[in-house]
Amino acid sequence: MSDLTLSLQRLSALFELFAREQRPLSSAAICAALDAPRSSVAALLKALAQLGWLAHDRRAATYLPTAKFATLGAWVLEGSLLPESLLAALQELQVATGETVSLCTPADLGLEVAHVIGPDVGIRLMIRVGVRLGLWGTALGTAYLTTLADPTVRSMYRRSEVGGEPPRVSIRSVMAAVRRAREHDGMAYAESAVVPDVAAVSAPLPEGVAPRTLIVSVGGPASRMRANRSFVEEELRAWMGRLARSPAGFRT
Amino acid sequence: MSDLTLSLQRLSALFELFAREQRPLSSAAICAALDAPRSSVAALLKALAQLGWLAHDRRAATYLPTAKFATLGAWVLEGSLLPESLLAALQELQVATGETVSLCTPADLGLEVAHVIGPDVGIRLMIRVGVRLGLWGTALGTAYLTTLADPTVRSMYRRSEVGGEPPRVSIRSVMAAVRRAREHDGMAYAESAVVPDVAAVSAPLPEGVAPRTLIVSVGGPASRMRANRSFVEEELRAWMGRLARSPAGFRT
DNA sequence: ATTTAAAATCCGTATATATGGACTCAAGTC
DNA sequence: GACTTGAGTCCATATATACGGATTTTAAAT
Repeated sequence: MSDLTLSLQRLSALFELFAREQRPLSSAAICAALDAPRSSVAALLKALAQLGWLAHDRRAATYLPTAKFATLGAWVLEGSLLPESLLAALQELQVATGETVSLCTPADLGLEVAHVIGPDVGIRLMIRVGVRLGLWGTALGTAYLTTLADPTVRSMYRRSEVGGEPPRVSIRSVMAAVRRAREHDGMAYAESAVVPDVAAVSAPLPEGVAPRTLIVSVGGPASRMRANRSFVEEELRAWMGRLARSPAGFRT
Repeated sequence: MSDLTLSLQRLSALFELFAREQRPLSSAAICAALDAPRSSVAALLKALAQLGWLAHDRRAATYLPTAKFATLGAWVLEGSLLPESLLAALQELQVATGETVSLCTPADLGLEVAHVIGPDVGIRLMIRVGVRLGLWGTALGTAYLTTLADPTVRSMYRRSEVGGEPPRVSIRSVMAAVRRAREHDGMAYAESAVVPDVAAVSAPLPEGVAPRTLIVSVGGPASRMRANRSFVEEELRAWMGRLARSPAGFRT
């Protein structure tokens, strides 16, 4: 939890600063925000400008991330990793359930939101692409864990205890939830695990649908989800059945 | 042209590798592609994973840029820097001219494409957001240079000669084109300067429309543009007039 | 459970980077 | 025209990183 190279930390802080400000920033403003010496920041900015990650406006003496930098990562969001057919299918699932449907992918000791589709109007769960969610006690997490071997799960739990945020639930209850989910096609249900008053049903996608492990999740207000739980679960189960049977597109 | 920090070069190479491959890559594959030692790459990957820029799939032992990384730069493309009103206006211009309309912003000794709108069908100029275009001899470049003082232009020309790609046109002809453009509201015309058989009319946007200098450009096949040149120029002139008069949105 | 590749980690050393301070340069003020 | 302010550069040196090789861990195959 510590040997982040110094320069990388600063680099990350720099781009997060820009993401917050969303406007051109002067060298001085950046120094102040990062609490770093002038000369070091100047060298970093110069190097980034040469790389083409930052544009330098000499007149205004400001810097701004370039479109080149933006496009460097943009493909991750474009669904080049998520086949069209899958996105269309997700849309169906959203309409069928009326709740927010999201797709997550493993990211270290957590899951990262890769795609979200929700109703345009009314009360719904909002969630941003890129957000990290916990593995332990969440519907998403449990669904993901069903795809792993028990010893692997235990070892990940141990790494969580040491590495980052300590799990809020015991390994016993995690394993119990995983076993329960395994008996229901990997489907897991949880309330208020990620956000208070939100409940979700999640399940891992059949392998081969996409080049990485994906967890689909249907989430909404806890009261509504509780009332509709069996309906949502049936819709999700049926949807996954269709997905597994379809000749479905995969990519590389 | 040289003191790019070593690690930054490697970082850039890494993300460009991912942008090319657009799929999860193993540590070994990355080592091979970057031609770098295992332990160094391992350290870099580990640090990036801790930062949350790369997701590490322990089972497959692969890495993939995260949505977090993607969103870090995505706002640049979202038009948070380009007011809605301007995007709508660009759309109008596209429809009026029937050609591809693009917006560029200065980036070091060049111009970077920030936004593109073009016809959906038929023969048209294609251009990708993020691409860098030259300043010297292009319609875009000439239009931008009209916004600068002559000595500034000369000094930039000298820096170009030394720094990067040597200009393909003389400073004399550049200055002549700039002077000509200044007499036409900054509008410049050029053929085959960026891409063979492509012609474009460009002009700088009135200040205050956006938080940075922007150059608008109407481009298409040289033959068609040549035939329609005065029509396109009139449309562009009228459009800019409307833009300058409109209460138009600016942001910070 | 045992085996076996591959990946990740560890370590001492060579090398590159970060830092603070002094200097140059340009733009704007009085 | 002298003065002020902020940005960018240059330099010597303390510090952090990159490297290659050996070791340990991991996960999958037997």
